[in-house]
Amino acid sequence: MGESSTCYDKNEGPKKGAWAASEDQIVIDYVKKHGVGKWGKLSRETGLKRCGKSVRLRWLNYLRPGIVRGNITEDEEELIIRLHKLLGNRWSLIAGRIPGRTDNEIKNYWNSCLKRKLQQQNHLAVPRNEEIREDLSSSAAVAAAAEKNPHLTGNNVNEDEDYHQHHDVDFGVGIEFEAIDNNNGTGDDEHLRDDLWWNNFIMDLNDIQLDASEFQPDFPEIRLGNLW
DNA sequence: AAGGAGTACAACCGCCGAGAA
DNA sequence: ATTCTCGGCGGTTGTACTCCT
Repeated sequence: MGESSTCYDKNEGPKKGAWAASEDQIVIDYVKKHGVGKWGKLSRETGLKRCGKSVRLRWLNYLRPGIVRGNITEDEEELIIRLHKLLGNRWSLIAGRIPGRTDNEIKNYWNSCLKRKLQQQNHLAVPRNEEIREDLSSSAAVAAAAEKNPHLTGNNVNEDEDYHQHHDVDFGVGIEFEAIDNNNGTGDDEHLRDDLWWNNFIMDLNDIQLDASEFQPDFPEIRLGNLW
């Protein structure tokens, strides 16, 4: 929207393409000082010729401490499949349950590897994500679960990210982020609450949709009962 | 060695919702 | 109440890399 026209020199337009190490360093230094968020402000104040969205993406997917790079493990893969079965293409939620992995990475992995892999394994059509999502969003199961667990609304993603950030600090990887730590000091409690609502959500889904065979036709080997 | 096909991943785009002005 | 800005998300594209012929 409007943002893209406000955060860089209108004569030149935003810089696009691969990021240089010097640009990364600018972002890292700024976040060290001021914390995350305010990406447009970051661009303006540092003279970075990137739009705020681009800066944010770079931070979340690449620069953020605690990011696990490299091959997805078998455990992670299994978890992704199960979570995708449950949540559809809600990559940020899925990523929120896999420490160190980003939504972009999981999305890419799904689109490039898992789709094909599962297709080959099952000799079935590619999962119809839209249908899965529709099932989830329209079902009484999700409505009830979401009511009990408000984390599932749009704002939850933010809370998940907060969780992530605290988690990252806990990992002790990379830089210390005073600005983030200062935002709130309840990391452990948040973590516990986060796990609690998630467990409740899973239980709610399982309770309500025991007859929901609609969740299973694509991958017969995956059953909700096998979750966790 | 060359080049075409397939794959993996980084980055961009468009839309949406929240909050501020 | 309306408009604008910003952050966040999922979908899509671009490109570098690898493999195969």
